[in-house]
Amino acid sequence: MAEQKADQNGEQNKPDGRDFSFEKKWAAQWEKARLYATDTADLSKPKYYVLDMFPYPSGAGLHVGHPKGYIATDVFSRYKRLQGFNVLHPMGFDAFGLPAENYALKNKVHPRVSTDANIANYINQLKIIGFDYDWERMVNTTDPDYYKWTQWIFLKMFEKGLAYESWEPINWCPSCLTGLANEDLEDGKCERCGSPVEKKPLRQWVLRITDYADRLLDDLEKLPHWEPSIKEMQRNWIGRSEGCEIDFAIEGTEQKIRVFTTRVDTIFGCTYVVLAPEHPLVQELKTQIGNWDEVAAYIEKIKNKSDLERTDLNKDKSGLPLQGISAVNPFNNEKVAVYIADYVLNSYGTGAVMAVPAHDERDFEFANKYKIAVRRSIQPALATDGQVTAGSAGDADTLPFTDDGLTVDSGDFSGLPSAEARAKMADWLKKTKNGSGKVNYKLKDWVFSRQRYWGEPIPIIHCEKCGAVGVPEQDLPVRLPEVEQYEPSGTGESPLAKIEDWVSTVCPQCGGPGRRETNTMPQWAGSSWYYLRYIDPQNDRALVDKKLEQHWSPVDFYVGGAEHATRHLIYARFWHKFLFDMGVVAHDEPFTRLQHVGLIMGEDGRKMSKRWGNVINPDDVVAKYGADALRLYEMFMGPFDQAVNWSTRALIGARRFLDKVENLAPRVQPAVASTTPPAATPEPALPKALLSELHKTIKKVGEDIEGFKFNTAVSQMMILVNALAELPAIPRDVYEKFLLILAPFAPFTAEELWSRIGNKPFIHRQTWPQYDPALLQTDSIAVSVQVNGKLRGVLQVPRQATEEEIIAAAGADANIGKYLADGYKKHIYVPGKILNFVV
RNA sequence: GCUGGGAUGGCGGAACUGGCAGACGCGCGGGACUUAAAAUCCCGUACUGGAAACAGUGUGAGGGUUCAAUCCCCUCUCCCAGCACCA
Repeated sequence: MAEQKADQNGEQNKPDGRDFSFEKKWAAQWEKARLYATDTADLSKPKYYVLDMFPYPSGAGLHVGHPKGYIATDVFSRYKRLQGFNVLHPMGFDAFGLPAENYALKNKVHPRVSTDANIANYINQLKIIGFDYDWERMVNTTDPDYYKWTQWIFLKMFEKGLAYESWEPINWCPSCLTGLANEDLEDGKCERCGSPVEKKPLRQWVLRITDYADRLLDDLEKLPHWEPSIKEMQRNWIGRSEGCEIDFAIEGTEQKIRVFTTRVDTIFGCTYVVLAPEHPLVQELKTQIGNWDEVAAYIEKIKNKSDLERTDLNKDKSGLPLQGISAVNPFNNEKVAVYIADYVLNSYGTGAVMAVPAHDERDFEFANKYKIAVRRSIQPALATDGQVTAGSAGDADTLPFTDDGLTVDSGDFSGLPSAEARAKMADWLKKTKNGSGKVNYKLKDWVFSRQRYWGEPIPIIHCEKCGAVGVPEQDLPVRLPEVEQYEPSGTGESPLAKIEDWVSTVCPQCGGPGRRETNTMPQWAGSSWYYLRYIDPQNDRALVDKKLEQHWSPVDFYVGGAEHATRHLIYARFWHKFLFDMGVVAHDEPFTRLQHVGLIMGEDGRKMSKRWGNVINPDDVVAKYGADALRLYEMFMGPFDQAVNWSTRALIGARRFLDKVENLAPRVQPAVASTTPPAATPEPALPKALLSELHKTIKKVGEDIEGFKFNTAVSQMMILVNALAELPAIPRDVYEKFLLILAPFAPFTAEELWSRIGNKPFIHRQTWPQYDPALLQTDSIAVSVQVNGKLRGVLQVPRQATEEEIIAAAGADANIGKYLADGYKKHIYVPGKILNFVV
């Protein structure tokens, strides 16, 4: 007795101590059957390429937040496969980069060793969640067979003049001891370690991404299935602005100050000109500047400030007049003072601006501080009725007035609307050779070298005679040498520089002595083209087979974190367009549809992090509740793109749902023996409402998967299961169709139950059910009856009921009738939905 | 400051194209089963009043359009994300 009870308890005690060994069983069988191996050479079926942003394998392993996007693409790809598509859903690892190297430095483990261990751990963690990845196609960016082609792309860019050496000061992280791209900064700090970034002059390799700025911007129009927010972020990052460059002659010299402005229409209000402190003209004018000592001291002060400190001065602009220097406004030949000021950036435009305090906030602030004249040249445009048509009335009397308006006191250009003035003035500039129209971008060329060890070597050999020479293609890959010491030197040289026998080589052009480039590529290099490698991962003769690429590209659906909107996603588009121009790929955009995944936060509402001790490990969740419960919960917890807090409590709902599904299985009607003709043993008549619910579920879940609205898909499945649970016997056909719908979400449970009710594996090779539109409707409909917009009753009427019949029924209803006793003025009837009386 | 997105029960959230606000889940209350607990099942659960029928109120705040507003328009508050002296 006692033993029996213990057994019962053991079995009934859910979810603790549950047996999920069927998950491992099916995973093994799937793998044995190569269920998810994609034959990319099979071009006969329609293809669907679903891609996750591949992870960086960190030592900490996955937490429950990481797989959320992978679960979604997994549901999606399984759904597409059931629909008959040839699906490519691969996974790989972006494994070069600073964390592995820093970890190596700290723990004296070679990055190769720790990276391989981390990758192995990630694969384990991912496999137990039951993803349908084709692991045979895994890519690893640190594999020489892979980075050979990363280097190859760089070489092609070098050949085309898109990769060049530069000695400009760049962002330098004093802690990571490496140069960084603009994209690697967060609030003026190193995105990796949080140290304030300095400007440091350094030899570096740079990619001419600005050559592609217009295409990167314009082609966003070709991407209707990208989220608008991400496109907007890219637009802002590229930051195209149209304006004019204008030359201000420096009085008494041959020199000119070239300024950039988007508001040439305000130029008659220009009362001074500002140069960035670093502007080369300042040094050139040294002898003519009356207060040079003061100026030199100011420049020195600015130079010693980090970017962060400089932008901290946001509210407090500083500057100095250059005494003895004045500039001439070409439009009115007026002499204006010249200043240097830290609110003008040397890195944007021409590093010089014309200041119009009446119509620019910053100039206004500066002019007030230094008592410079403010002169109005734009007034708000007024319509005939005196209403302000441009700018707001509040702005009309107060300066600065920064909206468009009408030009005033602007010589021959007076009285024009701003837009027209800009066009005419640009023409005038061109005609008189005082300037021209000009487009500027915030986007900067991509600083592409890192003075660190763990990255792809840049395939360049420096020769005293020939300069920088590309490594010949047949010599690729340039392998990253094994070293004992990979500490960054901090001198601006990579640790590779210390390996003399690696560095010292022969110039491929002249055969003389050559020295290898010792900088490595940034983290983002390998991820800029990896999606192409999955199509054709073993190819060692080409980056990708042309025919395969043409068939499989572009990626149909790409899912990942929004943090990549302005880095990876711009870099990858840039490289792809370059490869397109080279004829390597057949389409000029890599990703057709893009969806960003909302973060999973800790239960305390903070980001999951060791620091807060709020990390939930998926392995633990899977062990206790099963992989399918984890999958289902993550899809159910909220809208996919929204950040949601993890809740183990709420996860129990998903587990209970799966238990309910499982508990239905014994009540499923047995299969009809195949020898018996189906007509001879008709299925018991299904309640029509149930059939309708089934077809509604097929429709809704399918549409919701397409639209990435998994939370409502799961909720609809729950509604169907709740309805089924009330039946003493479960119609086999309904249960089977339901399992098919469930299969993308809970692949293990669906497979297990599919087999438990006597079907042959694999459910994942079946076909997604069709819904019958005729069955979506029920015989009777509910019409809500309102009186003056307030709900007074709900009528159940036959579907065919006419408007008159429904009005009559409403009048007959006791509660509704009360309100209609004195008659009514009119009514509005929305067929099948609502009837509203106005009394 | 600029750009984009939000604000709905105790909680996560749902609601087609302006048409029954709160689906589904969590939690909570009550009941069944049990010696008991857990698990499971059933009933209830926006708020206020009422035994109930029902009535009133209610989607961040205030106004507007409409027979009808979570949804459209205007003003405002707060939250999240990205960018930020970009001329």
